[in-house]
Amino acid sequence: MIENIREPKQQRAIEKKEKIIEAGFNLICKNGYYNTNTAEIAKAAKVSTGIVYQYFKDKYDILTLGLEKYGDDIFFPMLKNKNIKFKKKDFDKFLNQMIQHYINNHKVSNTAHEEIMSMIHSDKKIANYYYKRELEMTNSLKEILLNNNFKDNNLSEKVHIMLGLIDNLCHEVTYHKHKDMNYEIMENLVIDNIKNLFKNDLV
Amino acid sequence: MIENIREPKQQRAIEKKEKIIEAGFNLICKNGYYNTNTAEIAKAAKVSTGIVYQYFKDKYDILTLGLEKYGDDIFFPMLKNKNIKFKKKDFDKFLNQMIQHYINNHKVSNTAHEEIMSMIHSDKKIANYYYKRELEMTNSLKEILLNNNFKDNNLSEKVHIMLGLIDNLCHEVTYHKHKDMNYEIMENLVIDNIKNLFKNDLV
Amino acid sequence: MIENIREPKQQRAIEKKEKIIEAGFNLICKNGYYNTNTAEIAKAAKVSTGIVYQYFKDKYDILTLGLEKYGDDIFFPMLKNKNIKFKKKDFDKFLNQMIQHYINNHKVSNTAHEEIMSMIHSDKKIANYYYKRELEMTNSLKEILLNNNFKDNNLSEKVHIMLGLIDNLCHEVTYHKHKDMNYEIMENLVIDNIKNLFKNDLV
Amino acid sequence: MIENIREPKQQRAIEKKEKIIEAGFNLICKNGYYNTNTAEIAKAAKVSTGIVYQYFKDKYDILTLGLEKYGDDIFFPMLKNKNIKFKKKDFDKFLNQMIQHYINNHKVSNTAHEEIMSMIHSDKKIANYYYKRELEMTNSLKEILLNNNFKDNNLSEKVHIMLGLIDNLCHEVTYHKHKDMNYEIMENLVIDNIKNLFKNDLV
DNA sequence: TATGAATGAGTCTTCATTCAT
DNA sequence: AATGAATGAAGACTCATTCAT
Repeated sequence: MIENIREPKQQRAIEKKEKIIEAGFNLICKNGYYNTNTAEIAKAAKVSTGIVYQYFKDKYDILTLGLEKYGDDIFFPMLKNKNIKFKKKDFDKFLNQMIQHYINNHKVSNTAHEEIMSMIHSDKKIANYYYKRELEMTNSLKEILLNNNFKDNNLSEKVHIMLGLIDNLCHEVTYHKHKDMNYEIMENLVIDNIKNLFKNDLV
Repeated sequence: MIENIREPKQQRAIEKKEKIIEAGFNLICKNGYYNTNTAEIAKAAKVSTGIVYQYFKDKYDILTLGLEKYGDDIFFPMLKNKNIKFKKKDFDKFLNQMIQHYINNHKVSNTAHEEIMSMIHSDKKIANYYYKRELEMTNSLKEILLNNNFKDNNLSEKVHIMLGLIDNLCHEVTYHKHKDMNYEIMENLVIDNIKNLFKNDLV
Repeated sequence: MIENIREPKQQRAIEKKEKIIEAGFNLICKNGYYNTNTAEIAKAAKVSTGIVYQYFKDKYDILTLGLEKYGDDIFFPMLKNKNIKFKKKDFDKFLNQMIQHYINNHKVSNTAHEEIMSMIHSDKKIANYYYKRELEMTNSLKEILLNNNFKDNNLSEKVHIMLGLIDNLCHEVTYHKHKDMNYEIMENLVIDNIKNLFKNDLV
Repeated sequence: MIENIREPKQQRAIEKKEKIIEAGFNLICKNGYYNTNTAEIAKAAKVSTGIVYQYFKDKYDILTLGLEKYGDDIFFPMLKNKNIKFKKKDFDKFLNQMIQHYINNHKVSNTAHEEIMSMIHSDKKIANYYYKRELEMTNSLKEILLNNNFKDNNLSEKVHIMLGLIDNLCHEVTYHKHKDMNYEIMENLVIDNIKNLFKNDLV
């Protein structure tokens, strides 16, 4: 069996490939991997079904490439700017901004989040991608904190806990799972907790 | 049209139904819902394919009934004993025990966890089940704390955060996502954080 | 293979068999042969599914026995009284009564009619039954006419045509296929036609 | 969800679609709707099972489209020429020709006739098709008669009766249900009867 | 490159019939 | 004689992937 996935070199072909990824990833995020078929993807990408298999090994390939292409924007938008500076007394403010950023991001593409989170739990490769990026995110945040003169004292663990707290809060706010919770109070508690985590680390 | 889901009355039939649920739920948890077919389920349950549809509306039904039957044990084992008493100074110990319990539980059936977590993210009904139970769990824990003289001061929010912290820790410990983390330190940080949450609520 | 259809001798057993025939034939007439399953039949007859196969070779057997038992009442109620006498001048009246009788009969069990007519066209055995009875009916009517001093002059053919005319009229009246037809006029035309058929045969 | 019934555009595809209709309709007419499965249809059309569902919504769709395509030829061949002219004294001859035409037509595809007649009695949609065409046929015949200077005096009812007489005769001739009937006599009686129907309408 | 028609294995589900009790 | 649980073959339909053009 020869390897017949071509890496497109012409501009038009590249665009076509990206269109398929975009359309496919969107559909999968909206309706789920098993509820999206290649014909739909091709149609959405305004492309024939046959061509899909010239650019992609299989349906799964579309998903993973889509994740690579769009995943960062959706899940780890914070990865981008590592040069944030804040004053010690504004740690609160920094946290608040971070949380808002996170929440907004979730709100924008919450079906994508759901579907990908779903696959993380059942697909090793997707999980791998996610955990790798999560680690990058942790490192990125560590860097930011170090740049702002935090002590490197179990920083990995603390950052991980911190991100968990934020993610949990953010999830609650986005999906309103528990009707009787006060999000403002929750956010304050979370911020207070994070500050507690780092109480001895701000120089 | 005849009603064709039979509620089995004979002992043998009841056992068979349970066997199908067990086998089906196991397979689904192991391989995923879409990668498990009814023939496999029937075979695993040592039963003909036909009989499956006498006890269950469809394949999905097996999953939900399995969840109802095994879900509590897998996800919310703590729901059972609400009459825990501990002394103020032993809050640490209580937390530590709770965390160990959680972790062990995760370890025992981590594929089940993964698959169900997966479906929570893509299936409304499963999500519903989960969130309802999670709420029960929150309430149960609230009750325990109130019984141990904690103040009712934004208790829902605090318990939610607390459970999030534990869950996050536990997830990390079970799946070793990030190789270079020190779980003992993490646990201590988590416990410290939880204590911080309730710092003004222990009478 | 031994012949294991038992001819029930005990009263209770006979009743049970008849109940199955009744229930089965009713359901089949109402919903169609292929849309009626044995479980439904058994349930309607308040009998277990297993027992059905002690009295009947198969599902088809229920249908044919039902036809034998109820068919005459439904399709050929006129078979019963062959001793009708009428005066020459009352031939009209006789025809009118016959037509009314026919129409009422159709109206009472028109779904049965439909389903059986359907099977006549696709099932040789049912067709056979039907044509045999139709012949009996023709003969019976011939006899009546002969008893009333009609000449035996191509009587079979005439009676067949006559029955066709009545059946056609009756079908139209029962199912209202063509909205803009005046049934009274049709009936009069049919009667006139039948009288024309026999114009030279009334002695 | 993607629209998955394709209207084929390429010549080959169109031919294939027609081949499926033809093969499917033939099999259904020969063996009955419930005794024909999609695999057989595909095989008869020399096509894979999958392709069937690209051209047809479901098995039933094949039947109805087959009916649309072949139904007129089989059931209502007379619909085509409405410009028949005959002289008053040749009404006999016109009727005779019509009857022969009808009979030949029945003979050619009598299994199709049977199966479709069967479905008319059990399937609303098929019945609808049939009755609509029957009405067209009635109207067409009315037109012919009016064009030949027949009076419009309860013409609908008369034509309906006339067609019933012909159909009945034709059915008898085709299926030989009653062995001892003389078809020539029957035909003469039918023609005489029809003439009687219109006795006052020939200007 | 590109099309979209074609393939056929795979899936869920039904149901007439048989079997253990 | 009776029950109703059990069987398993068969059927309609789907869809990732390949092929002819």
